[in-house]
Order: sequence, then C-alpha cells, then structure tokens
Amino acid sequence: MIEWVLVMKMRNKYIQIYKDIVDDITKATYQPQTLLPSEHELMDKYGTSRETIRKALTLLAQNGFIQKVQGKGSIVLDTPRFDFPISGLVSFKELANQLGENHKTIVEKLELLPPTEDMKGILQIDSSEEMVWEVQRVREIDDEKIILDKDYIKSSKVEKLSREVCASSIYEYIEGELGLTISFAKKEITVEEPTKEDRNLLDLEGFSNVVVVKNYVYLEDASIFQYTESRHRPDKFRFVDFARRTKN
Amino acid sequence: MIEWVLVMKMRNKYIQIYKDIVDDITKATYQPQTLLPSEHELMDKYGTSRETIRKALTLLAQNGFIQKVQGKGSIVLDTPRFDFPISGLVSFKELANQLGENHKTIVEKLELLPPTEDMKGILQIDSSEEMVWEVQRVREIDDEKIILDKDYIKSSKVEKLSREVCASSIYEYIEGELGLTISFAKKEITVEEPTKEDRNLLDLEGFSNVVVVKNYVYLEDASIFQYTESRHRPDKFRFVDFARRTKN
DNA sequence: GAGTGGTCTAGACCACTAA
DNA sequence: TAGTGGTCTAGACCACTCA
Repeated sequence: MIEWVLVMKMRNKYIQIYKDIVDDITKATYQPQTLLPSEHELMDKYGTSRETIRKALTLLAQNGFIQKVQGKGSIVLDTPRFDFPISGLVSFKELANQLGENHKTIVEKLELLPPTEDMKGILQIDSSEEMVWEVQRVREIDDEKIILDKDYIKSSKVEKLSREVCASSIYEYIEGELGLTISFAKKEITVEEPTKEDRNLLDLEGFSNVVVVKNYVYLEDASIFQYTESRHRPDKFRFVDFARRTKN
Repeated sequence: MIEWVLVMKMRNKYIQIYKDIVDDITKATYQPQTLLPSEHELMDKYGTSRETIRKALTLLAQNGFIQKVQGKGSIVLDTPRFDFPISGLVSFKELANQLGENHKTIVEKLELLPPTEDMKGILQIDSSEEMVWEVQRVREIDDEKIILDKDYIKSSKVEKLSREVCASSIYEYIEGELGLTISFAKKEITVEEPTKEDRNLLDLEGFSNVVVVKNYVYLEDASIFQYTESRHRPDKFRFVDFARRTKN
C-alpha cells in the first residue's frame, strides 16, 4: 500500500503556529485566564526553535489574544475580539457582514476629475496631469441611509473603476484584481454639523451632528493612494480600539 | 590626571537604537521618503547583530516611523506623529500638555462605594467585600467645561486615593507611587444624548450630543483594574488612530 | 533554586527588488 | 546578479516569579 502524503511547503512557520494557537484559544482548548504552555514546551510541541515560538507569541500578544508576563508565562485573555467592528482597516462590507444586517450600497457619484488644491496636498500629487477618482457612496442599513462615504483615489494607482466595483467593494477589487496591498492607514475621528450634502443624501431627521472619519490609506511602498471621508449618523456610530503598550 | 568615566549598563540595546533612529528621523537627519541605511550598515554602525537591529526597525515600523519593503529597504515616513492626541493610552494631562492650553481639573466626586451589579460585571468582581472608587472629574480648557471623566477603580488594586491625586494625574500616581504598570486598554467610542448630569457639569449650551469614550484598562498581569467613561463635548473631540497590517 | 520569559549573537538560507 | 529584507536555528546569559 502506498500512502501519498502532501507535504505543504510551509513558509512562515511562526504564522502557522500563531493560527494554530488562535484556534486553540477560540475553541477554548486553552482557557481564558490560564497560562499557555511555556515557550520550551511549545518548542517541543511544534519541533522548532525558541525564537520562532516567540515570534508566534508576540503576534498573539499584539492581537490581544495573550498577555506575556516575565517569569510567569503567557496568560490567555478573554477580551472578546469579535466585537471589534471598525477597528483597524476594516471596510464597510466587512462591517455590514459582521453586523449581519440588511445592507445596500448606492453609488451616487463616480467621476475622474482634476484634483482640487486641497486634494493635491492630501494625496501628495506633484504632476499636473494626475487625475483623481471621486466616488460617493451611501450605505443603507435596514432601509435607512446611515453612512456617506466620499473616496478620492489617485488615478496613477487605479486606472479603471466601475460602478459595479464601487457597489460591492473597492478594497476587494484593489487587493484582489489589481494586486495592490494596503499596509497602513491613519484615521481621524471628529464630530461636525451636517452639511447640505449630508442632509440630502442621508436620513438625518432630528440629528444635529455627524461623525466624520477621515482615512488616509497607504500602500506597501509607503505611498498614499486614497483619502476617504466617512460621514456617519451619530446613533449608529461605534468605534472600538485596542491599545497596547508594546515593547517588542 | 584621572578621568572618571561612567559606563551605563545598557540593557535593551535595541531600544537605545530605536530611540537613536527616532531622533535622527525627527531631526530630519534621515529624510522622509528616503531609505534608511540597510540592516547590514546599521549592524556596523551600532556594532551589534542583525536580529537586534531588526528588533529596533520592527519597533520603528510599529510606531509609524518607517515602512519596511522587502528587497528595497526601510522607507522613512513623514506621517506626522505629533498630531496624535488621544491615540493609545494617553491621559488627559498629557493631552492638555500637548494642546498647550489653559487647563484645569475639578474633582466633583471621590468616594469608595460598594459596586453596582453592572460594575461588578465590568470590573470582574467576585468577592462581596471588594469596594470601588468612584471618581468624577470635570476638565476645563480655556474656561470651558469640556470633558466629564467618570472613573471606577478596584479598591483591591488602589487602596488609597486623594483629591490631590485626582486633580493632577491618577495615572502618574498609579504608575509612579504604586508601581503598577498599565499594559493595555480597550476603547469604545460612541455618540449619545447628554444626560442631566452631563448638562449640569459641562458647558453644553446648544449641543445635543456628547461623545462617549469607554475605556477598559488592564494591568501587566492581564487583570482589569479600572473602567473610565469619558464624556466629551463634540466640538472639541478629536481621536486619531494609526492602523497597520502587522505581520511580525 | 527551578522555571519562566527577555535579550543578544553568529550564521544560514530564502524571497524580493533593481540594475 | 548583487543587495535588500524575511525566516529560522542553537545556544548563551539575564531578569523575574514563585515555592
């Protein structure tokens, strides 16, 4: 008898270990408030070096699954991570999926225009030829128009853009089809009075404020490629952040 | 002639290197959008191993100073970090210092009380004896009452608390005097209608919303020790977040 | 003192970028 | 192809916690 064994080339051993332990934590194989096996034990279990185990544990700590305590061990946390809706780089589609609500996206505007002076500054545009995609989308949840997303995207990064793409997910298109990778974003949250545009496009009866989330999105090579202004009806707005004092 | 040379025991070599490079970036010795010296060159410069250099660079990347690109190098970012007011674990005192405004703290309440059922859940209190410090502070900036901070602190972690401490900085007292270390916090931001208490204690004429920041603060051993609800007048509220797709 | 995590080394090989 | 960062190893020593 012959057994065919598929040997996967596992690059990123520490990420495999990380995922494995995440599984064990979410399945409660490792109980909250208890200690993970020691680094030495994990070395044996996974047959790898200590530094590799430590990389996996560092990842777990950074993502809020464990807390490392010198001399003691790694404590499994129960801070529920599943209620982190907009934290990080999450898009509306992911958010709506998580909320599990009826949601719809209405594309109000999709145009390729020369940038305003403001936008030239924000998107770091030098060339006089570069154009900017202006997209406006209204997000409807349970038949109420809740969010107005105004996107500004450099044409040098994204040449083509269709209403279909805008209606589903620009991020999936950019990262999937175009193969670009978003690596970091800066968010700024403030509260403003609604503009006429807000009042026209959103269901704002009785609300005297909107929550404005300004989002500066950067690619892998540290170049900015998109600016998004997300204008939320205040009663439906929620932002969760997990802050950690990182040493290493 | 005898020269006394003080040799500092430098533990955390990689943190020294990190700080050194942060200096060079903020002083623009390393220019934005240019490449840092390669890891090999930095090894020579600092006379250390590559892994140690890499730890320093990882820290720089996590804190938004550089962006590492495989095969190319480390790009110096110019995302200005000095306008990150409340991000992370920053306290009001630090915030006010950064803003450089006239600020004052009024302690409205300081009591040691038995916890409500809600608070027992939030602070993970099992014992029937444990008490909770309830602190209410109003933050005044430029003679306007802008923020109401409501703190709930476990008595088992902090036995004594004075009005003086509350008026300056609870965090400095806890981390300095008591030697406790805050390691992570979960923040939740929503917008609510002002309560009567908000209206009484803050200058809210004409404002129909407050921004509520709920803060769950944990110590090094992963135990929760404080819950804070920070209620902001919306026009003065600003939150900045730097999100990064971390791999390692 | 035994066991834990934290730091550091010297070297190897791989994957990616750019000329 | 040369140079860059990414992963991994085996081992050393240190700092901290707890019995």
